[in-house]
Amino acid sequence: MPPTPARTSRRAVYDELRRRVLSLELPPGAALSENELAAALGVSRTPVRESLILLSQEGLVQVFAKVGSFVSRVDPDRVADAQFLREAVELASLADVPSDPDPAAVADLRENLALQHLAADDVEEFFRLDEAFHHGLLRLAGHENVWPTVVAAKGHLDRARRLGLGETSTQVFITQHADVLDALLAGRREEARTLMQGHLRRVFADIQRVRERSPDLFASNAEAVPTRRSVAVWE
Amino acid sequence: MPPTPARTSRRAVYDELRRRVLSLELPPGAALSENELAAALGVSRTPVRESLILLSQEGLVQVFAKVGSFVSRVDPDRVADAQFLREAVELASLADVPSDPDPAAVADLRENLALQHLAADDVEEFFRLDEAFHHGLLRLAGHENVWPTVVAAKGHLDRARRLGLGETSTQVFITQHADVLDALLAGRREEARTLMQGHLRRVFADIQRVRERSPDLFASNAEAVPTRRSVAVWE
DNA sequence: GGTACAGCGCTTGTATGTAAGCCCATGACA
DNA sequence: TGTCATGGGCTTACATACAAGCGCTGTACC
Repeated sequence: MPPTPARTSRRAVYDELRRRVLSLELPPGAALSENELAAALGVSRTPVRESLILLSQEGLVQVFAKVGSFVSRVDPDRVADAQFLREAVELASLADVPSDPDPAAVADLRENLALQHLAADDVEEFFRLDEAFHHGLLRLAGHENVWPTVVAAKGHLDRARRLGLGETSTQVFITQHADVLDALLAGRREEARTLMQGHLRRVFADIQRVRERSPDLFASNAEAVPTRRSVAVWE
Repeated sequence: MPPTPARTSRRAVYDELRRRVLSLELPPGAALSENELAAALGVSRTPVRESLILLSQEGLVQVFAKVGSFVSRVDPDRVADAQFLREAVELASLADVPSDPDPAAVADLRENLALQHLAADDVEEFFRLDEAFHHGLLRLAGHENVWPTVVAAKGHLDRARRLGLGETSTQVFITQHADVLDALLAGRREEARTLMQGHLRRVFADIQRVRERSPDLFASNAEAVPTRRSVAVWE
């Protein structure tokens, strides 16, 4: 008997819109319209509008009164901020992992690693597993509930990562994941910390290269000029 | 010419509600009603409802479909999560402070410290200065934009702090602030880190004592039982 | 051809109406 | 006295109507 898990219409719209933005299915700069989205999703403007407001608070969309709503361009500053935040949190969490971590949580991580090998070529699935792996590491230290905050802050980082998917083979990341886990479970705290920092920064470095190739998707500075009808996506 | 600074009605309602929740003017457990709030604030239900949705995403209020909306009780787990998050971020930021920090930012911090002495007895003002001080420290490392994320996550922590205002003299905190800044500007990084950690944990320790005195304001576990009409506040 | 201006279409913001459901009080009944 | 059914009043979720304003586009004029 959960309190309010009600599968409300707003929740469905929010989840779907967020997924499409993060997957770049709705590309940075794309114009959104409450009316169009409502019609396409078969709901009224209300749940669509409320979802857009939530996404705008996360920084994933920008709403301009009486002008329009747009998917945010990837902001390099926000990417860097998210990188700093996640690195601070994940490294600090490693220090709080007990010497005898929860066996179930460890088993989940090992299984996740195995699945990563299988999904090495499926980018979408690999990203999902990658997220779960990092979340699982926080769980080892009992900090799993901090993950949602990190997730909410790193939307720009995630989009940049997807853009840079071809830069580094997923095999490299999988090996780094395994190395971090091994060092951690062997009690080599300092090594685990160093490995994790290297892993996170490698991801970050890829983004710089991507930016040179696809400058249109990035917002160079605070010039938030809305471009009407740049792209018509969705269905 | 800012893009969308439009002083919209929703923004005003959101700011006001958030302020009242964090200041405990709207105490944990208080019942909120879209209709009542709308009438009291002289607006329609729409901006009120949208504000409540935003606050619920921050965890400051809980909305139960077709039952009611309530100010969240202070959740000790969330307080601990926020403590971990802010400690991770603020300590990591200290490591990124350059050897020659921006003089203007340093001057702001020194002035802030002076004001803290003057406002030692004005709890509300001291809290404001305390927030600005910690925000300013992040600015020294160029991580000032991470502060909003920390702020959004530490609502429960802030309410708990206000409850524990009498536990420790503000003088103690002011001295700790000054010590951290002195060590940092003198280049004693490790000492600054240790002092900051001690400062943040002292604040946290106070909360435990408060909880024993005012258990009603805390949610012991996940029992999210809505209590109708517990308090009628707001003029 | 070039330029200024007016109007129209689209946008979001706000207000209001409708629907569905939970909680509690009231009253019948054993 | 205790217990169970039922209805009314309240809630939020969603749908719709109205208001206000930006920006493009066509047109008149030079």
